[in-house]
Amino acid sequence: MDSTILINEKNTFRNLPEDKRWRIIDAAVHEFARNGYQGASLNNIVRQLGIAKGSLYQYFKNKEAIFLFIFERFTNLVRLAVKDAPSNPAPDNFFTMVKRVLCAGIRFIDQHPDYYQIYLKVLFEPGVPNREELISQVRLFSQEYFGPLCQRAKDLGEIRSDLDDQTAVFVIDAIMDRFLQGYAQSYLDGGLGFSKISARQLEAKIDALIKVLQDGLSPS
Amino acid sequence: MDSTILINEKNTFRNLPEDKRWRIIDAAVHEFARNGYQGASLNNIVRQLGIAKGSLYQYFKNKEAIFLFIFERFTNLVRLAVKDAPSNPAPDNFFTMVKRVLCAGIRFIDQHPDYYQIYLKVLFEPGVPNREELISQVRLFSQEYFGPLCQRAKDLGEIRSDLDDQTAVFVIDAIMDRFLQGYAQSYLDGGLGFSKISARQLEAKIDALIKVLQDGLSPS
Amino acid sequence: MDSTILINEKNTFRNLPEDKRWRIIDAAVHEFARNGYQGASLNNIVRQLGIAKGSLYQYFKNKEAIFLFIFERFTNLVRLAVKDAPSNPAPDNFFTMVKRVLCAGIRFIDQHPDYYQIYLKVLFEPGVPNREELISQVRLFSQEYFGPLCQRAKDLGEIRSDLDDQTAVFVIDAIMDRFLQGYAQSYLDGGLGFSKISARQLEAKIDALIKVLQDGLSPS
Amino acid sequence: MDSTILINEKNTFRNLPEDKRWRIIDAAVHEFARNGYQGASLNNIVRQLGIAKGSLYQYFKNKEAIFLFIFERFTNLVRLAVKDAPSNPAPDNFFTMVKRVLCAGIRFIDQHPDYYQIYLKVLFEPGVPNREELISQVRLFSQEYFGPLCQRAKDLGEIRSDLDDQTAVFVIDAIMDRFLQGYAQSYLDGGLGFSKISARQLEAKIDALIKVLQDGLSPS
DNA sequence: GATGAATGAGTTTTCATTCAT
DNA sequence: TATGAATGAAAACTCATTCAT
Repeated sequence: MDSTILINEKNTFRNLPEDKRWRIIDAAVHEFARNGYQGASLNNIVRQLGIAKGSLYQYFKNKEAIFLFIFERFTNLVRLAVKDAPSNPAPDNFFTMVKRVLCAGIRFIDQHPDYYQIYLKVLFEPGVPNREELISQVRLFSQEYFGPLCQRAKDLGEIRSDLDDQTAVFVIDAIMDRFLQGYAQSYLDGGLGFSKISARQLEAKIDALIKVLQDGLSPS
Repeated sequence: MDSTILINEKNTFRNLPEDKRWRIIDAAVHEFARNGYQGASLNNIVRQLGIAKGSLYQYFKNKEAIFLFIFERFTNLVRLAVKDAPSNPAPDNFFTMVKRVLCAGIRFIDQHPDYYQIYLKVLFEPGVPNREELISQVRLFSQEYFGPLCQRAKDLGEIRSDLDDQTAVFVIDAIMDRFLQGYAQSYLDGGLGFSKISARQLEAKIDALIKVLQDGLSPS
Repeated sequence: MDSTILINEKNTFRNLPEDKRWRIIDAAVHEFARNGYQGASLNNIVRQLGIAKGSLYQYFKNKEAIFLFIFERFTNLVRLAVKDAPSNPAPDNFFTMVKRVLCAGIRFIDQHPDYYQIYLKVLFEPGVPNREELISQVRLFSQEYFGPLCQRAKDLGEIRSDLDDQTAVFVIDAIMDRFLQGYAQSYLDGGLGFSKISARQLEAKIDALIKVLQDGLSPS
Repeated sequence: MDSTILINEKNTFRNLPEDKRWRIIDAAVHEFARNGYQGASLNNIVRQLGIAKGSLYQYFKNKEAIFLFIFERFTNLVRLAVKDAPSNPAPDNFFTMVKRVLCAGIRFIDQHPDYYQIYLKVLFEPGVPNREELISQVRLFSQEYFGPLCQRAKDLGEIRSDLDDQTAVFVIDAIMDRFLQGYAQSYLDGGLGFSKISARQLEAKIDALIKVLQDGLSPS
């Protein structure tokens, strides 16, 4: 797990006073969030931090290492958010659990909007260092995570038995991703207009989505 | 159309020999597809074409004009694809029509993979010239296009009457978009692995999705 | 006199229909006036004219030739303006004649503002082809023109006999040039603010200047 | 002063070793003097200096910043020259003071010919960054500087009381400017040919001019 | 460990000029 | 004669990276 870190991060960075380390992380996250990988400028970062450009190169090998370090933090944050949230208290039902995960996603965006922006950028920006691997880290995680849950739900008769797991996971993942993207970028939401929505209205939207997920579009 | 504005005051590009024009378009499409708007390098384009840097600037005012020209071609292609496909012969049922649109999307990607890549890039790359306008031009699948169809389907009793249109459109759009993205970029699909799939298997996947869309995940 | 012309202008230009020739001249004058020599863009000229860039190169050898052709027109216009104006009717007095020349300058600027702008640009723009020669053509002309007049005025006792001609001409030329520059570019006038001045006020200014020229600044 | 703003957010240029700083300043002054603002090429500057293009951009934000930095040096030099020269020892008479200012101008040009060239370029080159502001900073000779002096001279009866100040200042300014321009650019002087003139002859010229300024051209 | 000056290839864009048609 | 596509050098500016202090 931590072996990757050693590649991206030098010991000098580890040894930094904690607040400085955080300032650097925040600045980098902000820059990558706004401009993507290629567009991000180390010049901007050091300018904002007021440190020397050379310093950055003593903490990290290069731009790529900084980015990978940041992205790994993102995946860890995601893991935490997803794992923690819905399991406690234990979910009584598959769909309420899906709802909890979705709400966890909302909370994640609220708490780490810049990290989520980075993720969105990575999704479609080529030239990102290990792009395919990074993406599949997140996506596979959802596969890994939802796969067993679906299996279990099938066993419990909570979802149809004639569905292959891939399809179920795919649909859940697609709807959640898109919903969160819409939440994050209001102009991407095709009219749902989350931005000015109340918490209550938001939950209503979520419930409607879950219901469709459960029962489909056609009348029963 | 209005494309004259996009090119140059003179018809320099239009007057080019047709094969050269195509070579240029292809090179530009390819470059934008690989690198997005900001990342695309006119240097790369001319290098690949083996023409002088100045030549490009006789055909187009600037990078933006090239991009908008390409994107307009894309929207035209989309318009064609969408118009042709699902309406002929008239769809007997809402869900078969959704399926047809999805298949039209597949065909589009097969025929114009680079253009689809450009679209994906635009979706998440800020700094694209008229980004929001461009996106809304293409989001035919969403509100404007599916909205009326959902309304009609509701009237005909093909989809549930207690659903608000927004939610219905949202779900359809999310699943279709994600499916097409996965089809276009195999590493994005989280394991579905379309790339090596047969046409028959592909259709099975689609049918499974449509079924979920229809009846949901839970057992009826 | 016309030998220079043959260098700058090709026969093709001579053979052009007169109105087209004028349109080209006007466009060139305008462009050089606004942007100086180096700053002027042949692209702009042909764009405004709606002719092909190659055409310009059939009328003139190159940018330099166009400019020299234009500038020669300017010197001719100056010669005409200065020679014609004050001699007819014969000036009764040296200083009234100076005044007439100054007024002729005002008229020249009113009639040919663009040509005067070109002159101003040339004065201080290096990189103008024959700059030094061109300037001295105009300046020497004033020397040639005012020199004999000063001589004659001295003989007639209209100006002091202890002055060398150079100094007299210098002072007259300096004041006239500066006055005209101020007239042409209000922000250069150091506060005189010609721009919103009436003809009557303008003449008052001129008379005041002439008076200083005559009697100096100190009380008699 | 405010020059920090002009350079760069960091003190990169200020921290340079002094001799290098001077080499850069000299090269920039030279380039701007020869070619004006727009015509100056940063490429030329770095080529002459033998440094990398990027280096210049670490010292200064952009071309404009370099130019403004240089011009600020110029205004400081002018301020020094003007303040020192004529007030010490106190001028006994208005016209001897004018002479002293003129001589100070001569000395300035002798010591800083390139800076004076830049000033001349600015006077007539549109497109210079803050042109009008820059000019007005330096036009000390005119209204602000000579205005009060003329007023005082009038009170003391040294110049005619029927003259409005504007005219007096205008004449002095015009003659001095032109004289200095002629001194700086021999080809501009219409034959006065300062270049090969002895100091003694130069002073004679000046005295002649001052005399005209005092008593005018006509015989008393 | 921290600095920040130096680098040079990279970017988009403009322009005068040529030349085949 | 007229055209306008082709050219390539030049412009201003940015950036990730290196390295001596």
